[in-house]
Amino acid sequence: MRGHRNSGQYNIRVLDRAVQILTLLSDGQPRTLTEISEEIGFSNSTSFRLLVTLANHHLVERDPKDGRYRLGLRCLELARAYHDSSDLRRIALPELEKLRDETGETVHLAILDEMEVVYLEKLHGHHAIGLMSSRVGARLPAYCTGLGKILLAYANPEEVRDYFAQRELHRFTPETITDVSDLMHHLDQVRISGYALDRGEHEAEVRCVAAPIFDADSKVVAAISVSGPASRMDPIEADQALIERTLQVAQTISAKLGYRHPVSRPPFSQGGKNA
Amino acid sequence: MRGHRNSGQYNIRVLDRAVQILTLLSDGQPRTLTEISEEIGFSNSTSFRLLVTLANHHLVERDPKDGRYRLGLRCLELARAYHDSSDLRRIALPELEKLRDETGETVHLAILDEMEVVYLEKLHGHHAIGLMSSRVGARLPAYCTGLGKILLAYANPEEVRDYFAQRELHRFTPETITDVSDLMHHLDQVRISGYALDRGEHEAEVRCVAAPIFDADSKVVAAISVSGPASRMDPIEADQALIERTLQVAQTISAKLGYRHPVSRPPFSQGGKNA
DNA sequence: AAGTAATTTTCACTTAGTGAAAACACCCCT
DNA sequence: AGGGGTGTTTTCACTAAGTGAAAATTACTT
Repeated sequence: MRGHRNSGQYNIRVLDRAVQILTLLSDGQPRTLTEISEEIGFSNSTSFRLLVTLANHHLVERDPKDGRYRLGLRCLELARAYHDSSDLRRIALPELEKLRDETGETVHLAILDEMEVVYLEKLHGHHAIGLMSSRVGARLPAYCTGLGKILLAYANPEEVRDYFAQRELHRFTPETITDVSDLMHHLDQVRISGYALDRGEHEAEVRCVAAPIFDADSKVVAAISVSGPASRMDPIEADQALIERTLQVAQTISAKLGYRHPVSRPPFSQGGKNA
Repeated sequence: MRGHRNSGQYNIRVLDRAVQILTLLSDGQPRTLTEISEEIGFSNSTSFRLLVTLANHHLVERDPKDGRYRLGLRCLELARAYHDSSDLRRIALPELEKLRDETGETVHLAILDEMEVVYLEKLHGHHAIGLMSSRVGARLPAYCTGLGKILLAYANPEEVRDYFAQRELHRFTPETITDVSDLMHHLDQVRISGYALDRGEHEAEVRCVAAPIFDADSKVVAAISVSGPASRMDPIEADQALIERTLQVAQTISAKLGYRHPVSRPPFSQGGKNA
């Protein structure tokens, strides 16, 4: 309400601008100084000084060949540090490895952020071959993935409805839920059953089971999933053993996080981000 | 030479300070605002505003429980973007997967930065069990690892010598090279043979073969390695097949990067960072 | 070698970041 | 409960530090 787009009166403008540059470069397109200046609308002296400073810290690096800027090595190191400081990940990992080895399929750990799924960890199944190697840090729509649906199911329903009422639910496959009311009803079902299935709502040939992780406050802070190709996992709802096992592992992790009440219906909760 | 510790006259101070905070938090210790202020020496109003801004961008996040700050989700997403924009990684990955599947051992891709090794990619071998899941983004000393030695071997010898002359070569195991002259001679050998071995110089029970990746300018931009436990890989110098295969894969990747001259002794080169 | 585009430097202006200190919120302890 | 202590948020006056325009330089192109 103060400046133009300041989401807070304490924002430091230069810092915002620096992050704008990082965000711009996050699409993987390397850019020249002038391109950056024009695309964001800073004077090129400003962009220059921002880029020099960012480059000093290796947050961006400059291709010595064509002079274009792209994200720098420090980004990787920050992610490493982020991971190392995460209790959730440290506690979940050994269990996820077991789950991966038992099933041979790909196992994910993810959280909800701004109504989207972000992968924290991916363990590539031994059965799975040739897929992308690591999607850690990637964002996915929540309304059409197993992980997303289980996380949405335990989020604040009003916020969920409001959020999805305001945007198109893109139809990725014939199975995709594209109506907000349908989604909300589906999430009710998911919450009651305690797990979510993906029958190819995002990618037609993918099936997946997802289960929630609770913390000591009985809030859902993350979700895990086992996913694989339809060729091995269809129909997914028939594989009661896999569903049970996924839920078990989720409960083990929850317990290790201090969750003490495997009661029937824990209260709504946030993913930890938007409290 | 100008201000106090400004490595450039174009540095923007606030930005430097913001990065200082991120660096501080990179040890994984969550900290309270006052702790951060005291440790870095900013007034707490300054730290406050920096942290608020960083938090707005999810570069740090605040534990709603104890109010401590730690690195935020955006760090992960930046790393994802960094990866996606890396030609090297995209080109190398399929070859590394082959190498991993053939050997069953753990395969790494790494670069040299500030005379240290930074992992860009780690593919966990199927034989390997229970080790850490992902050390991507981690730093390792270069002088006592296979990846490090091959990268140092093709770096500027003077810079290498100067760097290591100024610091202790810590003895991790009885095999660790702790003398700078020994190191330099060893690097000569490595350069001549075209690959590096680790016979437990960093971790006693680890063996490893590493080979260099050349780009279109015949500069060494990265290295790959295959590593495993001494129980399977000792003595490593006897496993000529593994060495050959590692070199082959490295050459394949180099070729795909545009390297055209498998001549005997390519010129010295940087890892891309310190040119 | 001239011409054009991109980057780097300078410079005067004043915005916008700064630290001190005050106001406020939150525990913990008796 | 109350109250002292710790930690966070807000205010405020000051001027250092970031800003854009434009010039100087360098790097590409033809």
